[in-house]
Amino acid sequence: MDSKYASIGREKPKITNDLTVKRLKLCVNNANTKKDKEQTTNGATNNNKLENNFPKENTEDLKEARKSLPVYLVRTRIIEEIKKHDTMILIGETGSGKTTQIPQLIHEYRLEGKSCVAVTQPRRVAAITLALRVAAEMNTDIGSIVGYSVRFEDVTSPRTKVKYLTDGMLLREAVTDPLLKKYSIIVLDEAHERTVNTDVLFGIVKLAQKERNGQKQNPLKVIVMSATMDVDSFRKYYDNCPVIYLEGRTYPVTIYHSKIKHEDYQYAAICTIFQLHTTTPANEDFLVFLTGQEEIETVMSNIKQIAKETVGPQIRVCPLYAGLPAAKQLLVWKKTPPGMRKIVLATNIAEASVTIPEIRYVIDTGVVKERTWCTRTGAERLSVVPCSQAASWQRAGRAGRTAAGASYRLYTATDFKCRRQHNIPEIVRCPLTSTVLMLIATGLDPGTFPLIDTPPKDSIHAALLLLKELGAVDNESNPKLTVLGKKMTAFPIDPKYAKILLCAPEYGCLEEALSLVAVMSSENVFHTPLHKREDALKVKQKFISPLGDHITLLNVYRAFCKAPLKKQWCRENYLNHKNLSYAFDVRQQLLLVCQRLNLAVSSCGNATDQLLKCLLSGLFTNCAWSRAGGRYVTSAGAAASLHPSSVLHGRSANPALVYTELLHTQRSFLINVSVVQPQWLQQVAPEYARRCRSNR
DNA sequence: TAGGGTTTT
Repeated sequence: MDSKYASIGREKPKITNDLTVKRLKLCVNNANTKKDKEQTTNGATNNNKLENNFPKENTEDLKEARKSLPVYLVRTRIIEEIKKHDTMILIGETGSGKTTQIPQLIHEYRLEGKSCVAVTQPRRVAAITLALRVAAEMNTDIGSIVGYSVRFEDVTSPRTKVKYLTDGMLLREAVTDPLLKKYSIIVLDEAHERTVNTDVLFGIVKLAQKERNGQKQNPLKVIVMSATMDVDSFRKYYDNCPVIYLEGRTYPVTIYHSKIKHEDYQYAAICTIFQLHTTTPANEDFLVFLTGQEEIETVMSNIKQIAKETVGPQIRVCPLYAGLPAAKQLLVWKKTPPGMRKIVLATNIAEASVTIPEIRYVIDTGVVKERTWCTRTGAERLSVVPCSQAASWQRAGRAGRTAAGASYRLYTATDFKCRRQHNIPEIVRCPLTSTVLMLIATGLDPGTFPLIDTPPKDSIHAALLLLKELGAVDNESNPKLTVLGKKMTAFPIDPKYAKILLCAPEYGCLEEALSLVAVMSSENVFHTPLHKREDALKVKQKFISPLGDHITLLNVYRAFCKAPLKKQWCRENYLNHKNLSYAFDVRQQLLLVCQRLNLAVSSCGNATDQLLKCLLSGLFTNCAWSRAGGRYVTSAGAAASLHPSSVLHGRSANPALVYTELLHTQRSFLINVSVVQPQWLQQVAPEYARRCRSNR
């Protein structure tokens, strides 16, 4: 189609192994009806409440749809395998129906016995929609035989036999019941995503299974399900358990690689967009993978500009990234009128989290923003890096959901071959404070806990050190939970934030601390579009506190609670309604935990000093001291500047600050910062203050 | 002095 590209035809990720695995060969024609689609995500938003649209479909239609799924044809074989083995890996491509059908099959054959089968998902929307779908297919009410459990919502009953839940929920359950005795079969789905939660669950179920099966009572079966996956390492981890492959059912996607190396992938993307735009029918939509909000906004305005001067069909450009308000995200799913092309500019949110129908062409820049972490300074780094081969395949797959499509990779085939096969598992590159605390609370030793990929040693050590400093554990070498630590595990938030809440009664500010911690536990509540920065900044003025971002956030949250028309109010104030609503739900949940722990919920009124001292009692490791030229240095000795989004940015320097986050992009920035009195540190964390004095 | 990918409890 284009001389810039070399066609390679349809390629599939090759699963190379010389293992003796069972391979179930399936030959099924391509899907051709909409109802056949595996509905794993509802796409639009992360709203807490989702309507169950599935029962409106005719039950007979649903039955027919089930029968046409690849997994249905080999159901008896699969059941036999599950009966025979305690652990099994099941590789099923998109459209195989594994996630909706296997749990149903298990129940139809009553393999779960008197207890229940759990199916985990990394994302809550997926857990909810899958449960709704399966309940509809089984012609039963949600919450009876089929249920789901996600944060803020438990739709299950004692009758529930098939339970979809997020990885995070099952991990929480493991703290109080490490053997997970409620379940006879646990299905860990989307294993290839390798989130921290899934990786930790692998170990938890492995240990639980060993213990339960050793006792020969109430044995546990484990099924690991995934798209393409690093089979060798998984299989080794699970003691050479059998692997079963299920063929998928999607449309073919032709892969094109660039013949030349592009210096500027944004420019290359725009060129490719317009070459395709002028040569393909208008009803065929594009999906372009970019790295972030700013890039998306830049490319968007470029496209709009060029479109004015180019002949061809009309264009609607739709941005899509997590921080985009839900109402604007919805445009992505809105059909364009005939003769108009939709071009979706998305971050990797469109790789797995949401599904956009009708995409025919994927333009893959081959880059992704990845977060890594420096154990020494606690700084997080966001850098643009080449994505893995697995991510490229995932991106390409987005073009083959409803018809045959193509993926244009803006990098060469050689480049592709040199890339790592899989993403680096999150557990290897993230702070592990919460995870380590959770493991200790579950009675497990973080030093010997079995993980597929081991995090760097200093990463676990840094977590233990911080937990010791927070007073959650008694020592670092053989850590035992303290009374405070035990209370901290009751809160589903970062241990530092839990410490803030637990200290709040001392400062008489739990009311305020709850609101502040709830907002800090949510995503950014400010939405600042590139071209409306000045407007957004202007309306932000009324919330600003000279004491810094934390009190400003508190002001925003309070105003949000008082606003009668919240959505409209958020729109007018450049605030993210979804994230503020989420903070509201989190606050309610945290309040319940506080009440259970008999913490006195009182307000400090206008005594903001009290609240800031309280904040410091959890964040005392996050102090920065003023240096010449508006620069700061953190307790760990890292040089950093105020992030331009801070309300303190551009104001006169303060001797001491507390910050929520240290982020390294082009430079190191302190994000969400407040003014504190230097002597407070001595008061709230004397031991720590003594140790880090050298850096001041 | 200038800018935060994506999830989850």
